[in-house]
Amino acid sequence: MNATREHIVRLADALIRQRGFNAFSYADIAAVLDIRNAAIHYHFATKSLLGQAVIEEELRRLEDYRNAHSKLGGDMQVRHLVEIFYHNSQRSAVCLMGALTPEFATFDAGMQTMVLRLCIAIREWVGDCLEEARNAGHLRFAGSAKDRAALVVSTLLSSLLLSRVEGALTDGGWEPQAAGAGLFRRMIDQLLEDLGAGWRVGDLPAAGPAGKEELYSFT
Amino acid sequence: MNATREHIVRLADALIRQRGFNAFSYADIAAVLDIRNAAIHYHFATKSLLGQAVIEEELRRLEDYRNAHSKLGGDMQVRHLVEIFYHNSQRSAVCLMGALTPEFATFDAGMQTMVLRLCIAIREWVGDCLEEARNAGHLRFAGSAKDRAALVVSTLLSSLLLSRVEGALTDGGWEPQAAGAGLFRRMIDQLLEDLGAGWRVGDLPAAGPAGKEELYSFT
DNA sequence: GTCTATACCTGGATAGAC
DNA sequence: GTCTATCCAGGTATAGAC
Repeated sequence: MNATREHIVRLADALIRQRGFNAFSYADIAAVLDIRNAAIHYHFATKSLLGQAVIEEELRRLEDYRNAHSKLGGDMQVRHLVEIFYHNSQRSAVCLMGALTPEFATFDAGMQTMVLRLCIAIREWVGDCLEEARNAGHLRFAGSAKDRAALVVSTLLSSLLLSRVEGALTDGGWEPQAAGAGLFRRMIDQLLEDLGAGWRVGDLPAAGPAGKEELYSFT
Repeated sequence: MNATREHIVRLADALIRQRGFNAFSYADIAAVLDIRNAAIHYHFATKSLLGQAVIEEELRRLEDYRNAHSKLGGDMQVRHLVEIFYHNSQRSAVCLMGALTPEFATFDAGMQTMVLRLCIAIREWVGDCLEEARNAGHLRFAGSAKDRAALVVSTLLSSLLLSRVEGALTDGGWEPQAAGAGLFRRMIDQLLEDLGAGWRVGDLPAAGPAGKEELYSFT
């Protein structure tokens, strides 16, 4: 069955976000699933193919979300987007773009293509949301929605990178904690204010009661 | 002499920005300098110590810049900052924060401390610049300068990450080109407009006539 | 300060049995 | 589909001569 395959992809996804693509190994996954690395190679002949599967899965989740919420206002979809990032910030996880783009030059052509597709797909989605939300009077901003989307994605992406580092700072040592939520909130609240959104990070539900991530955990 | 040491640090810096910390090896540096990897270990016992030296050097450049330009207006210093990032975008290089923070969880304590110091130092500097520039009436923005600095740094950081990926897109294949300068410019021009700056990326000198990078190539 | 040589490990990948 | 066993490349690091 392909339950194993899905487990592998899920674990690879988490490992990429935590440590980067080049820094995790088949052994990490094998240890958790209690299988040998040869079993992983059966499902994914090369590490690059595994990475591409992780991104494909992310693209699929995004597409599913868009199909399921096409009637939802752009502002509400943006709210969901911020929720996802907020949740990630609480887990000290970064988004796939933030994890993969720095290593872009080390990837083979197949992997690079997928990273590019992911970046474009997310920006297109956010651009569509912003466009709709502005037309509906729910958000307000200058310039093209497409370009503004780059700015929104950019801020979300690096707020995760930066808050993870600074959030790890505690008295004397660091721990992978949600302390950096402070930085995340301060950054994203400015972003939301600039967009004229009527809500803030503090209005979002605290780390949802599990199960919810599955619905739209892409990014 | 420590000319070799400096060469090593310079090369390590470039390799980190191009491929990430975990993805470069002593062999890469040894090949360019035409020495053996044992020679590198003489200067830097461990890879972590080499990484820390790269960051120390960056911090030193930043400090030197601040000392040398303390009388310069905050808006002009911000302009220099953007210039540096613009230059990096043209070389398909990312900043050290963008390269190192995604791999943060894989670093030892010494390296993590230096990454943290770097992030804080840059944000403090930009925060001071914004504060001064707003008081002087050269820039305009809402909220605290400290928080706004996080947003500015954030946008610069991810504009490099994203423009490198999308800039690599050409007809059919990708090449490490400056094509992504389009995305960089569109993103940063919005940022500058939001800050009320009276200039745009297009006003900056094209890739300076060498030598200039040395003066303030930190980031 | 740089060399040769090498130890030691990890990581991706493959062959072939079950 | 998963196993055992193994290959091979590459990476960090060390020892000791020069």
